[in-house]
Amino acid sequence: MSLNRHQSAGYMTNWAARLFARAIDQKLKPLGFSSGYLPVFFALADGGARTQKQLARDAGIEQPTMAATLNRMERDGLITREKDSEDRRVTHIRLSPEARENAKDIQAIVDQVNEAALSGLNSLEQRVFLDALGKVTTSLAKAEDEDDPKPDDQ
Amino acid sequence: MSLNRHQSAGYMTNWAARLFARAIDQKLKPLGFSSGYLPVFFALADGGARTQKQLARDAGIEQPTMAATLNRMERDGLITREKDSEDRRVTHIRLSPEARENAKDIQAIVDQVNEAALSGLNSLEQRVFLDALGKVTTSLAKAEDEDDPKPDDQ
DNA sequence: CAAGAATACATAGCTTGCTATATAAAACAT
DNA sequence: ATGTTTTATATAGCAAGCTATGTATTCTTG
Repeated sequence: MSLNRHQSAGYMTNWAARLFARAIDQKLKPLGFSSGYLPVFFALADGGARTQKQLARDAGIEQPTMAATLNRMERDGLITREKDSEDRRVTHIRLSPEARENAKDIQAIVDQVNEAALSGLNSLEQRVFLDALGKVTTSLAKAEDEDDPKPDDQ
Repeated sequence: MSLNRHQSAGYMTNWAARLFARAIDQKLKPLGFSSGYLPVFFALADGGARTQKQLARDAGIEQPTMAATLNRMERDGLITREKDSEDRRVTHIRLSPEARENAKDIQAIVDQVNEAALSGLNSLEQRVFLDALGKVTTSLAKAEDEDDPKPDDQ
């Protein structure tokens, strides 16, 4: 039973993800931002509005997780919520002007961390790595679906 | 400001890590195990004892996180804690016999998820992917160290 | 040897993820 | 038109990660 965990894709992916999050969170902290806000930030960066459900699906997280994230972002003054006048179940979420002011800085930090992370790879390896991540997520998402098919995946 | 997040290593790594964890947790649940227990499980699978500090360093997580994980594992009857008789600060942690009985099943589940995740890659891509994950963690860990040098990294 | 530093672990409080379930509104179907 | 189903969001409770800090014990050093 001697397993080399450095050969385990799941273990290494989890480890890398934690290091990414730690690096990003450290650098975003002075801006009042954190890694969990990024998917929302990028989804809304065009200035438009999205519903909670759209944001969750877009970020690949569950609805209650997105609800909690949006609560923190609202608390921190980064988003606004506006009830739809026609369908009162729906809420439209937008970035606040204050959040949008930080766009350039946030983008720079994200780029910087990604660049540092990939600095040990040549450009071919970088391409294969990103491509592989895409294929891995596709495979895992498909396996998840087969085990537990949700109809709402449109 | 139109960023394709599928090109962001950090975003994709985080996404893949969540899919890995979800898949593993689903399959480990019937055994009373979860993904957070795996690093401890593998570190102790040889039947020997480790201290909390050794386990945390080995798993690449912080000491309080490991303390919480060990509390849950103890609650679930998967480990035993034994105070060192010489140095009363130190606790020796071992897998319980019950935990060790599940070793083969757990290994099989981990292998199965890893295999499914990598099924879309040919063997060259798999090698490059695992190698890249190693280099990415090395780069990120080094950057972390440079920002905030801890003396205890022996 | 006593005082201070270092070490191992514990605790508090937060974030970001999950599942399961509740609630309210809208849509559908008889 | 009302009863059922679907949809959007909310809430509860847990896991696993983090930082900051507390506590007890051991080591070091003057």
